[in-house]
Amino acid sequence: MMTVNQKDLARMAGVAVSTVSRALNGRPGVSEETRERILSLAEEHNYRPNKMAQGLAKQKTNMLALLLPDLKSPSHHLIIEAVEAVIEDSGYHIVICNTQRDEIKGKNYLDLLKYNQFDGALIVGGTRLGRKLVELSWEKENNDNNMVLINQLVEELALPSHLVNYRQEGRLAAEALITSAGRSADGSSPLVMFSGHHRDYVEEERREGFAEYCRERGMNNFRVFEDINTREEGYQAFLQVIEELYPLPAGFYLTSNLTAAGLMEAIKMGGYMVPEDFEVVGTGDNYMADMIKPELTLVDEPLEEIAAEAARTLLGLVEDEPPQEMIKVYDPSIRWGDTTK
Amino acid sequence: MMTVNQKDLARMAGVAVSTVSRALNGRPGVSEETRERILSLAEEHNYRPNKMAQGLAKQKTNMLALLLPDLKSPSHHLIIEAVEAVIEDSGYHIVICNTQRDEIKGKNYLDLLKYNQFDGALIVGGTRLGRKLVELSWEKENNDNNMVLINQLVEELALPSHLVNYRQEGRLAAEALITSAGRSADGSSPLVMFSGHHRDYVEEERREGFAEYCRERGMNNFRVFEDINTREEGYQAFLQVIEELYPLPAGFYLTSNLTAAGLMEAIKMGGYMVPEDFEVVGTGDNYMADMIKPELTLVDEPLEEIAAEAARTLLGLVEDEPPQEMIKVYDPSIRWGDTTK
DNA sequence: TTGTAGGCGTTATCAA
DNA sequence: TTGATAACGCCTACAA
Repeated sequence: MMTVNQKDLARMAGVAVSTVSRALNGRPGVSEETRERILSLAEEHNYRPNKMAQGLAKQKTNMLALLLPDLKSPSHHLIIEAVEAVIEDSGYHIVICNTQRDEIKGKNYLDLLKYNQFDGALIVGGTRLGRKLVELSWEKENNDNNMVLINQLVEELALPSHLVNYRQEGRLAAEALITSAGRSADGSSPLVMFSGHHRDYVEEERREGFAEYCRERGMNNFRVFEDINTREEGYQAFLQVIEELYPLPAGFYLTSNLTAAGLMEAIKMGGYMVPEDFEVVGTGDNYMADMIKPELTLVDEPLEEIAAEAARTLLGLVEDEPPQEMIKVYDPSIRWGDTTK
Repeated sequence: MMTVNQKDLARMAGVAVSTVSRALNGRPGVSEETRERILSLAEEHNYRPNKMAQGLAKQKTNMLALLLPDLKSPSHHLIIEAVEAVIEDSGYHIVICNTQRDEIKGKNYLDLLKYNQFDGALIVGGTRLGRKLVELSWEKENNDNNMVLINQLVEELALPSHLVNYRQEGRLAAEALITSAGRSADGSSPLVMFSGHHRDYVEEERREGFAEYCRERGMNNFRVFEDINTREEGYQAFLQVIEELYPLPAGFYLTSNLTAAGLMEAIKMGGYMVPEDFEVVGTGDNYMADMIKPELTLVDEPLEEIAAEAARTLLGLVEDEPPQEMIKVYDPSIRWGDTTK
């Protein structure tokens, strides 16, 4: 029982392929009677349209890709869920491509887009394929490069982007740490920031915002650590801090909840108290919020909303609707928890 | 500058399409001179083969799918990495499909396989699409259903499967808890198992193995909790246990490292000691091992090896090499940590 | 070495 | 309402 195609159905029903196609696709121009005959034949013989042929004829695969730099970050899980929810019954499929922050891998996945294997792609920040993107959009001359960026900004080209005002995030964190304890005056105890991948645009912005605000407030005694990405690294970094820094810092700003978990554990292990000994400001969604006690004060970003909006933009693009706005910037806000005074 | 195809190249080079195709694919029958002319034209005009057309002609997409029940479990990350490493330079692409343990979603992704959108699929346990699988393999009559199962067994059909002897896992855990403290004799303090999704084949086997061994050793005083999946649920389940169970249990067997983390935290919070007050046996890879202190005693499973082997089997299948063995069962082992006496 | 022609499975156009 | 027929872009005999 080989796989049956429209030609087979046509032969069986004694009609032409074009009629079969019309019947199958619910298009007008077929009598109710023939349509039913064809449909039941299709059902009976378990007909499945060949997506490649459809794609070739319609120039469409109905597949979308979600490119992620890694799959371990809780915030990426949030993005995945939000995107999948939007795509769910849009008639498109969404698959996940894990670039592992590797430029080659990212390029390979983008090639699939170029080769018409995907109709469009959502590219999440940290994916690191700047040059490839440029090349791609150049080739197609801003025409049908159906890509939407999340948490990423590539200056050279005009792709719809959805992102948070990251600089403002850094500023908010600094503000929270500096003002909450009225510490701005003396500045004897430093502030510490644990930042992530140092080449990420997002992280760069956060660092700059943090430093910027500190300096504006005359608080020049701060220290920034980069490439602290895992729980374990957060744990270790704290040990390093209490060893190297004197006086001990008054507060920590972390850009990842994973490392925040490590930090909190290290603090507890060391016998210190939060927020009495150290204040802590975390970042992002509350995905891990209830994993960490006491509850973190967070620089909150509307990740789900961003991801959902980006997905909708992409759906629009592949249906040839131009995006409303090219760059949409979302505002972060502070959500006070129990780790600041 | 529209997208250029072989016909265009042929016109530009003043040759036939077939010559272009041969040149591009490095096949014999083209003079070195024409080949170079064609290749440089292709380069110059940025020619990209249309994958759908190729697929249609060759009946191949070179895309493989990895179906996962969720993306949050650390063990799934391990699987993803191992699979991607094997596929990496095989000439195939691998994309991840997140079924969220939803039968409809799983079915939709498998449809892509059926519709020739993918050449093959790796299906990880917990994905829950039993009926769909049966239907699929029935349709194709065990012919070219290029699917390989990981941590899953579907009795009705003969698909290559790679899995651990889960029943043995449960037995090992019970053995570790019962013998390590010589507790088998009295059995006054019960043993507790925190199990995951209750419909998972894997979890069912673990539960049965655990119960089986306990009974064999005359240890009938044990209690099994199901659907404990997250860190938080592990935390809460412990609270429930110390409230409901008297006498307090002597040991815990957990099938997820995530919940183990929650349990350990709850134990600490409650002021208890491990292994003095409770012994704990966890499960699986050591991915989170260094997140949990003291180091867990684990029922160890060779997940990377399984995933890699399964991926290789799939690569074989799509190249029409029949699998060596249909069902490959891997043995678990105990790795002693500091949470047992 | 090269070109011609047919096919892969669908969709779409135009006559009938 | 239907049926030929020509795309879609590529591959592959077979013929020249």
